[in-house]
Amino acid sequence: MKQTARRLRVTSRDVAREVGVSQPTVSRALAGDQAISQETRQRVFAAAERLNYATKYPNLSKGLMHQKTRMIGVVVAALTNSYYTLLLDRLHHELAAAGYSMILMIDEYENPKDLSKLQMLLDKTLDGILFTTATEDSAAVRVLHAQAIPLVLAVRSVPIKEIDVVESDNVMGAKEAILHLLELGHRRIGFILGPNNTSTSLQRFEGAIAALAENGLEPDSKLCVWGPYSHESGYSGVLRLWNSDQRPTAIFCGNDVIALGVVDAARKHGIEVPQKLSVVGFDDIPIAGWSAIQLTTVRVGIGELALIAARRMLERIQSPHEPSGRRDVLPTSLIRRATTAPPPSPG
Amino acid sequence: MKQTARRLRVTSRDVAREVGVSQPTVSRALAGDQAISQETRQRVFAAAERLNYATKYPNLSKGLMHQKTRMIGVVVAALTNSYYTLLLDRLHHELAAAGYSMILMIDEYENPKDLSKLQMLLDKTLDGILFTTATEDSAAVRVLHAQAIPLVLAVRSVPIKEIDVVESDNVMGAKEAILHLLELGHRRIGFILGPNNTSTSLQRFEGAIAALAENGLEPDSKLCVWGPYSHESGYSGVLRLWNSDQRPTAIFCGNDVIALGVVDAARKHGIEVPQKLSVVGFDDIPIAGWSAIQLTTVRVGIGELALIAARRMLERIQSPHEPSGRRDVLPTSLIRRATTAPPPSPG
DNA sequence: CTGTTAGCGCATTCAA
DNA sequence: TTGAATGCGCTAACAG
Repeated sequence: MKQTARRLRVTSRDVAREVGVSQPTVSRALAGDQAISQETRQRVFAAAERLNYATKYPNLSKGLMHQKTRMIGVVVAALTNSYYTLLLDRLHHELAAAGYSMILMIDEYENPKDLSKLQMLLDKTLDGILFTTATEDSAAVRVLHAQAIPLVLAVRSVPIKEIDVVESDNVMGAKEAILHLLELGHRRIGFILGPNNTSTSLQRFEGAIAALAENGLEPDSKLCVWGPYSHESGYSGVLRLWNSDQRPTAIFCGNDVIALGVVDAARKHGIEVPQKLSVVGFDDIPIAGWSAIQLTTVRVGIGELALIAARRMLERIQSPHEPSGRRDVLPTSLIRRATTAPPPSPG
Repeated sequence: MKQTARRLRVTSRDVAREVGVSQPTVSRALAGDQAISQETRQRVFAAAERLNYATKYPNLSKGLMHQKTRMIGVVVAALTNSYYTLLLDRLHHELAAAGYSMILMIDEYENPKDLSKLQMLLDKTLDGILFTTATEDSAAVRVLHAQAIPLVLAVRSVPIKEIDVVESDNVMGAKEAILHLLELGHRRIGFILGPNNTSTSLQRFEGAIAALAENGLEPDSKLCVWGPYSHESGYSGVLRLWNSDQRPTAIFCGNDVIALGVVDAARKHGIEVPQKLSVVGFDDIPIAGWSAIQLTTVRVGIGELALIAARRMLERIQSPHEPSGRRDVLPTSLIRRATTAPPPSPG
């Protein structure tokens, strides 16, 4: 029983031996090469199936040949925001449909200088890298951009013009949300925003400022809280604003997760929403629409964003020498639900 | 300028040329081989850095050599349940710490016969595969088990004894939850469970039956709803049960997502929780603890589950010839919050 | 129609 | 301490 090889992997040579042909013949038959007799082809396929030989998808050696792995790295800050999990879900769907696998890389960049995790990607075993949560000063993005590797940013952008980016119209979305609050009669509007080194936060705040300016107003810096995009941030933020001497009548949140924290804190502390306090979120994640919440928010077409980001990535991979720097901006829409109302009358 | 190679990738040979040594010398120097002069080593490192040569992590050729890629496939049904996103987050953390990347595979197995997505994994370019949402009849698990590839099941198990599995004590957890309801005085308990081809659903129902039996009771089949683990399922399920002639006073849900759907529907339709209806979930996902929800539920140590699953996987990879079939069952604990109370008095 | 040869980038012999 | 040669599994170029 000497031939009981310890090799786990079934190779094309094994199939060749089984059929009694050369290894390249197996390769050709399985690849659908027309210059192979009907009979040989059938015998090869039969043997391949019998031996459980992996066809169809590229493996290491094929990758070595073509310098292609059909794997795309997707970088995300965390999986705790359902906006991103939804985005990942759709991205995976699109990439898988095109025959690409997705390598997940969760990296919060707590230390932006630490690129150790990124080393795995820098290795360039991947066909491309898609960032979904880049900070504006991301060293990782800069380093990857310097390499000749297909790179696409989704959701958040950075101030490098030569990088493809797919984002939503945060400025317009925020503007519309603030105009909605102003129309309802609110004048003292609080802001609980995301990190001030993310394009989403900055753009949304910019839109808010524009809306206020159109009405001869400007944001009260005492009513502006910058922090992480987290439930906790909204929870503590609203309590801080509520207990300040400039108690707001409405709060514009950097995203839905923050808004849910705000609503949660409000319920806990007897602040009636929307009677005493109006709340607006951003993203329109699924929970926002639940009956128990009914959050007024700005909808961002997550599915379409993922679709376009995936498409850009595939384009980059197929024509790596095309000039990059394309920017897609997707429209948003205000979803009016139950967390906004006119401010309480002073009396 | 003939030497302007079109090759994108920087190879060890490029570094060798730069330094003026042979390719194997570069390989050795970077691998930390002691039989390399201090000076050569330094020059190699310098050149590698200068040329942006990828060290440290294995790439295609290294994988080809060792038949190892340091990549682990993780299969999950969907990213819409935050229990799984949390699990993925922790799994990623553990695997990354050990130097492994995570390839995500989202597959709902709408058609269990369709293994096309799995082909990518069957390719065996991966060092191991970790299932988090296997159904009991999963063809994918059976096929992979037949291959000699490290395989670990987390959360859900299948009836194949030879496969490593890490799961929580669903039977005890459910039992405790039902006993809690019985102690409160409930007698007509409704069940909105997950799919009846998942071990989690079956085990949780089994525990519920056991608790009822200890009190001389048994579940009313008219009050048992089996369906997907979704918000929608809980939402529609509770309305069905509430409008039946056997209206329950409490509902045990297959997981928290279902329970949130139940609570949501109850709020929407004026069914006061817990005054008119008690609700118990399972998993203790973060939302369950939010002030606005305060769901009574069964806590499953997600972090620990992920940790152990990752550890098992690494063990399997390191000693592939050890007999498999280890089963870890993690303890659960009942978290009493605000959605359970004694049933309304008949009067 | 099919076999032979070579090479993708690396690590690992064996020689020197 | 280093270099030359070899092979991982596959596809592509070249023969036949």
